[in-house]
Amino acid sequence: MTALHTPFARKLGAFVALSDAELLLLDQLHSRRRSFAARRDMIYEGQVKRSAYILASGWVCSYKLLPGGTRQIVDFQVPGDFLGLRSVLFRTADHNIEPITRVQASEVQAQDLLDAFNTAPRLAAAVLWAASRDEAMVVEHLVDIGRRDAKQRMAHFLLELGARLKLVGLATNEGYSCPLTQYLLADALGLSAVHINRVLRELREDGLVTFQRGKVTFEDFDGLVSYSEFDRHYLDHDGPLMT
Amino acid sequence: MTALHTPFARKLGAFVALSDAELLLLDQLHSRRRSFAARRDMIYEGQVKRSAYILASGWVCSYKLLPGGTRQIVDFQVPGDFLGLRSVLFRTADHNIEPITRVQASEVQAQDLLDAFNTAPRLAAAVLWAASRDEAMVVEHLVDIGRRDAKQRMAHFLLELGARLKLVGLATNEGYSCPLTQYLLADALGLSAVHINRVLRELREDGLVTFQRGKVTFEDFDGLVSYSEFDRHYLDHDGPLMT
DNA sequence: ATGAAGGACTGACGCAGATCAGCAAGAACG
DNA sequence: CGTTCTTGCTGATCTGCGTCAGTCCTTCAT
Repeated sequence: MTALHTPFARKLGAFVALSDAELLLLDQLHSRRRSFAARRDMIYEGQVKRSAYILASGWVCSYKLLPGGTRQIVDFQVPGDFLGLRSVLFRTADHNIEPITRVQASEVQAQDLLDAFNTAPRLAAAVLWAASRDEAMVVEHLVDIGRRDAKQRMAHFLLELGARLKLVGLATNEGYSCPLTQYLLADALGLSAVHINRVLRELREDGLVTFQRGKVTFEDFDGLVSYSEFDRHYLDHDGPLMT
Repeated sequence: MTALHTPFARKLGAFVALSDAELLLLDQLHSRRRSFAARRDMIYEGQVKRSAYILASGWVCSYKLLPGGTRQIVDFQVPGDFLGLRSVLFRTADHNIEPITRVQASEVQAQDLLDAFNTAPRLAAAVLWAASRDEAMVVEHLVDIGRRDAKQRMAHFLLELGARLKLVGLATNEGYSCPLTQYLLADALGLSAVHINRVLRELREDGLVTFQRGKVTFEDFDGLVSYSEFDRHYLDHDGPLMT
């Protein structure tokens, strides 16, 4: 029995039951450790260098800028997440990636990844699974912004984040700690920071969730799930598909 | 010199320069031809059968339904597009796919695809490229809905569709024919059908585009591009990366 | 200790877009 | 041949959320 060292291994383990040899390979991917300061882009639109990262600690966001100066955050990444998979496989980084906190990440070069896939094909399946989950999340954000009002959207978002963090052991049904500011939430949810504030207050007054001083606390988890119509299906991988 | 028989081959050809042998393989993927009536789901959420399709003719849309009965259309697919790639690789169809017109499509089974990839690895790269472009489009839709107002959003959408259709020879800078109703546009752009109508009228009155009786006509292409801040970069594959 | 800067928070006001409630014209169907 | 459905189109009214213009509190730097 091998311990699951990294959040990444822990996450993939939810999809494939990993052997000791596979876990060892995963560890080896973590050799090129890098550290990044908050607010300094790790990857920017149009970048040539094709590198990807596995997040070990800290939070980052990927976003696109518009000519008007506004931006849309596409997603946040939390420990265990893979960044820039597309930009390794393909030529162009079409969005920016910025650390929100100080970040520890392992740089992964295309060749390392391909080598690992060759020795352990099941890892390839697991990584593709992770990529596919990421895409499903983007789709769900589209639905969020297109068809849910601000309050439901906020509720849905906080639950999704909770589910993702729980997978890597950083959340429980009680809550989690969360470094996102109201401005970041605004850019992600397609709202203004002012409105984010009001919506958070309403959710708090309804006794559903509290998000204060960097802590998200679920006051009434089930109530929140039903209020936001959260259906974890699009995230869920109810147990390993491959054992 | 081989003619590019299908829209699919034509599209992939924009990314890799295909050899005769590869073209032949592509043709073989088109053996299981199927036909679908409009408005009858081809793939539905939770479906077990894992099949994908290559669209030969007609239009389809992929969407998610919400408990309230509203829906969000995630994207439209046009001839040459691949449907349900994710649902072949993974276990679960997490969205519905519905034909908008009568549709001709080739069913592709996971095994066919893998076999083709084995004999012609460059095809794998091309298909992954197509998948990656689809994801980039979803991201751009997110930006659209999150940060552009209705009029810009509509303009941007019509231009994107034009660019995609041009790639398979179904559009020019003059315009294209388009079977989408105002209700479909509403579900895709996160607006009400009433507002779609008004926005289309405004764009017409501004002398930018006309969308009437199934025809999109660009009255002032460049004006529209600059008005919508359309930057084709996220779609663009400025010539084959692999020759 | 004293600014300076970032983040949370609030009230007043305005507007983009939703909703409601229709009409008209063509297509589809008995 | 009328009937029903679908799609396009319109005006009137309502509302969710943005914008503006702040205050207060907490770091952090000097």
